[in-house]
Amino acid sequence: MATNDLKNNRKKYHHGALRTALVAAGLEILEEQGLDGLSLRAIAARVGVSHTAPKNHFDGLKGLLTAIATEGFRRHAEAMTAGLTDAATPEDRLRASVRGYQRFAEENPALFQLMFSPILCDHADPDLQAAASASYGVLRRVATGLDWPGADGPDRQRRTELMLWSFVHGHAMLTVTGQLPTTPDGRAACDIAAVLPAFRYDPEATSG
Amino acid sequence: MATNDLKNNRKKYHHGALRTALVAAGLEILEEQGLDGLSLRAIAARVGVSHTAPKNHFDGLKGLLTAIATEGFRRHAEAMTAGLTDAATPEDRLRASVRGYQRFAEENPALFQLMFSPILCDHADPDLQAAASASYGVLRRVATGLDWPGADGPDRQRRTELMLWSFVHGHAMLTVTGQLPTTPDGRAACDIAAVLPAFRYDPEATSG
DNA sequence: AGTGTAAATTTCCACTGTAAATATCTAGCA
DNA sequence: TGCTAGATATTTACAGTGGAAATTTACACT
Repeated sequence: MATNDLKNNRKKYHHGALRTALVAAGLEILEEQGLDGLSLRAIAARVGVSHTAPKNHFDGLKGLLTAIATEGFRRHAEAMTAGLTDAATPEDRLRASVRGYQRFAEENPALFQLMFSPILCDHADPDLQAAASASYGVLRRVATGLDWPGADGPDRQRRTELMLWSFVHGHAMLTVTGQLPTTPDGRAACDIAAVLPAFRYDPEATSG
Repeated sequence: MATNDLKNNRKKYHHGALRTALVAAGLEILEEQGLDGLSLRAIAARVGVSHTAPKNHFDGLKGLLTAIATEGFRRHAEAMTAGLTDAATPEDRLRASVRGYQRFAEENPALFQLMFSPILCDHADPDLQAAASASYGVLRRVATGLDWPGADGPDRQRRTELMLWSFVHGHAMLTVTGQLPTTPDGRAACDIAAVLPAFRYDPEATSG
């Protein structure tokens, strides 16, 4: 059961890669038991290590949760990028990434909630910020040239991005927290991509 | 400091209205210290009661938090209804209620997060459901006759409501969790109501 | 007056995260 | 080879949490 056995079945005193092991264990628990089971002691126990060992690698529980959330943002960006290469038109690319956003939330509800909970993880952490920015960057690139009625003004592009994000995020959040109608397997009953035509691409503003 | 003194400065053994007092105390703590300070013992201590007293009125901590969230939904509905009477046109009414949604979240960030956290409170609770439905009902009524490009189909009206909700909720949630740019006093820098024209009223479908 | 019941208390327990002191291993250097 | 320094993990202790059980208090009703 211990992840930490040598070939001769002896346990090392020093783990060697405890940091990544703890993050991995946290992600597992998150998937199996949700946010409730995610305690410092439980994560450490799964790796086969004392509950104070994480302190050498993270700043307390919040630090560990922040690292888990950071990995979450990386996978989040991946999910959004996934179907992007196949999509030809800007509209298709928009749909693909938005569907990726939604799918990630549906498949990792607990992780998704952790990622966006300022109580559980520290959004001022540089690593987390970098990962989160990268994730948001996917949405930004896809939204380049998008038009949104009423978003006119000095920083139209930026406001349109924010509104698209609000929209997608709200739908994902409400789905994940069980407030929107879902199919038996936890997927949103109402497909968000179907109503994306409200966002229209302005031909003369498209740049890439 | 004890809420429980008689006129002759003696403390009653039986509080008399402990249930409402606990909810009120919880709301106070939520405002002063945020979600972190919201423990069963802290709430009970503020009322001047032992930490096991709440058990006679609520089903554990989650039950108490659920009651607090329920009161939150009532105030949420109030905030949305507030500017509604002054608004003449459907567009004005939509803007007023959406601004109420946003304002409530900005002014009660911790409470807002509690209300939509399935880990902290029980969304299957009948009282909570009633209050939440009433709150959503305000949005529904205001959204009657709204049109949203791409939302065509059998239950167009209902899907439009859901999308409007997703949009407003996402914006509020991202603002409250500090991921959207805000003014120094915690208000969203980007006004959501400004881009509401994307939702258009269909003249022939308006009924109320 | 007396009794039953609701509402509060005390006490205890398992569990949580954190801190401090200790033990163990590893790398680098004589 | 032997020694030391530093990083890493452990043990132990502690204050805090929510929940359970037994007990005390007060009130309502006969």
